[in-house]
Amino acid sequence: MAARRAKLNKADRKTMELRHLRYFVAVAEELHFTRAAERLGIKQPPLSLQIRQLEREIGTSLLRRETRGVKLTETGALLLDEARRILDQVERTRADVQSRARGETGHIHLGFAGATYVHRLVPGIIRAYRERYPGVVLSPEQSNTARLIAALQSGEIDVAFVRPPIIGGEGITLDLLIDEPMMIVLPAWHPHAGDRSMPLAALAPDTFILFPRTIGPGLHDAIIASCQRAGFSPKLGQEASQTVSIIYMVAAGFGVSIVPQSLAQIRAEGAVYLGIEGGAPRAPISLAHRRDDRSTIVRNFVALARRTARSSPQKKGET
Amino acid sequence: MAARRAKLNKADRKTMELRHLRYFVAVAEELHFTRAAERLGIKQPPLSLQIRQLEREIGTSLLRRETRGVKLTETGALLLDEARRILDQVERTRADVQSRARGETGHIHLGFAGATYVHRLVPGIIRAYRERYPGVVLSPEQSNTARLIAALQSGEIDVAFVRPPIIGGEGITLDLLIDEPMMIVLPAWHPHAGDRSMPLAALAPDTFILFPRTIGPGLHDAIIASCQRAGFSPKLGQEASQTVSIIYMVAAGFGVSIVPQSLAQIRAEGAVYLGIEGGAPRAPISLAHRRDDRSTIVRNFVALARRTARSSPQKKGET
DNA sequence: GTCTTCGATACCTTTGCGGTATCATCGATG
DNA sequence: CATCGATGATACCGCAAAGGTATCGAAGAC
Repeated sequence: MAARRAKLNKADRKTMELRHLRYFVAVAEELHFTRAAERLGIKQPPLSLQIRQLEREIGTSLLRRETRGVKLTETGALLLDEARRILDQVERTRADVQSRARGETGHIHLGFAGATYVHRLVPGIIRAYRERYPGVVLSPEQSNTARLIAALQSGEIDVAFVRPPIIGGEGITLDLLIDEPMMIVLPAWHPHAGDRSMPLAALAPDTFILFPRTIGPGLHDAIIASCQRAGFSPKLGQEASQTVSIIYMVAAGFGVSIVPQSLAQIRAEGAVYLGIEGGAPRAPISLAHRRDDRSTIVRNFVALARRTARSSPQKKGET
Repeated sequence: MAARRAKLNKADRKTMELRHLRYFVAVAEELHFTRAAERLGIKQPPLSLQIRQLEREIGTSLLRRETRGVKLTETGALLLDEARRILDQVERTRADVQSRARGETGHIHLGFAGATYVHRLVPGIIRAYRERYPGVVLSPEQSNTARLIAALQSGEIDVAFVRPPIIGGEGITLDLLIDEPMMIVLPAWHPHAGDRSMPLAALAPDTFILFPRTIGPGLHDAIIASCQRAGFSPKLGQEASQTVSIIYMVAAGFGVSIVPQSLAQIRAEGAVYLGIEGGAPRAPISLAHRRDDRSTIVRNFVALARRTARSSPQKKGET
């Protein structure tokens, strides 16, 4: 009820509002109430009233009314300065918040599993995003799928390019971006090195170089399963911690391997790539993000990644 | 008329006001509409309304309403920061302007004519003012009465301790602060040097050291007039540009002089001070300021100077 | 399930912003 | 010197919108 107000009615001066500052700046700039009122789209009497309210609220006169227009008092000049600063800051804040809301400003932490960043679509997505949202700072981080999913869940990162399937991905949404076939990598001295492709079964005698299953179960399992479908269990030799280093280990003669097709762009001397006849294992790349992440930045990133993946001509491997 | 508003009624969202920011900060801090409303002294529904207005105005949601209170969105957190900053700045501005209006902050340029600063009341006034208004920066300037009056009129300085009378003082108000008698200064070898006082007439044979009339017409004329009243025209010798240096020139034997009593505190070896029998010339000090100067700082300074002068026990010279 | 909490909705009251008409003041002008 | 014109102040009105009351509805808690 109005009792509270009524009780304080003497001391109860309205608090300062931006309106008062906007009006004051107009008057201080025009040095003329009527012109200032026009500029503000109001009439002179309410403007005079608002200015007097402001003066009462601050407790000092800000303008000296003279017959020909008005002049700023010393304190008025001080307030003019400060009022401009405040109004500027308000405008800047509005713009900042809006830009943030549109996802055009801010940070996003990206994760890349294994050598996902080697597939041309991945840097393509990054490039497209940077162009579209130049105000967003991207912080990349390289790791493996399992760790990235955990980092996603803990909020350390916001989106990640991972190799599905994932385990323990509660609250994580995956978007399949890429599903490339794998290829065989052979050392140059291998009997099949001159072929364009070969059946997996022909690798039964060879030693396989893979990364430990723990850091890349998706590809690992796909490879083992394919070999078994081809009728043999691969002989596992040296392990590699980085997908890319597998290529160089093959080139160095440690054995053979099977890698995502996109790795074939790494032309290491002494290593050759062959297509797989009769059903190559697939190497999918998915984009992962927290399902409940409302951040416009993240949503924009995911949307743009999907769009880019969909419109990008998938390099045809075999089925 | 209302046509303008009606025409734009769709795009016509109310501009942001400080109220919206104050309300938003309260909600963001409480994370609870009802509690925030209580804190603000309003009820919950109008608060919800104002917040929704703010969200519409900015074009993004700032709070996520959940069953148990609310949570800040990312943009909400950004706005909270900025809103606090803005509200702080508004408060600081209000305080600054008020302090300035009370004359507790700012600058004042002071002028001192000749050796007025030697009279103990003058530094006394400065000290009292500094104590009372520690936020005001004082810029002192030493010159002569005529130049100070001109500087006052041109706005270079705001108040000045001068030796009246002044000429061409349009728009200048003078407040008589001090009216001290003058004293004779003799070199120690002078026949009268041992006396406590002497009549002016006894100096008729001596050579007088004065400053040029142009830079201190007030004192100069008072001295000449007194001599003439005593029945002789002083023999003028060496001129001194600074009042204080007169003392040392007397001590060095260049002649005798007549100086304001306050100068007697300068105890130069070889110079002695004597009272003047039978009507000493007076050496007044006035405070000058622009009559139309509305600055509270200046008014405060003048008022404090007057008060200090009035309450200070005037050292009794002779009439 | 039922209860409680808390924001949203609906609707009413009151404040105060902005509009119109007019006055008062003061410098300019003939 | 009287008049005029420019400009801010005053008086008063209407309506938009801030704020209040009552109630609803959704979602945990028990």
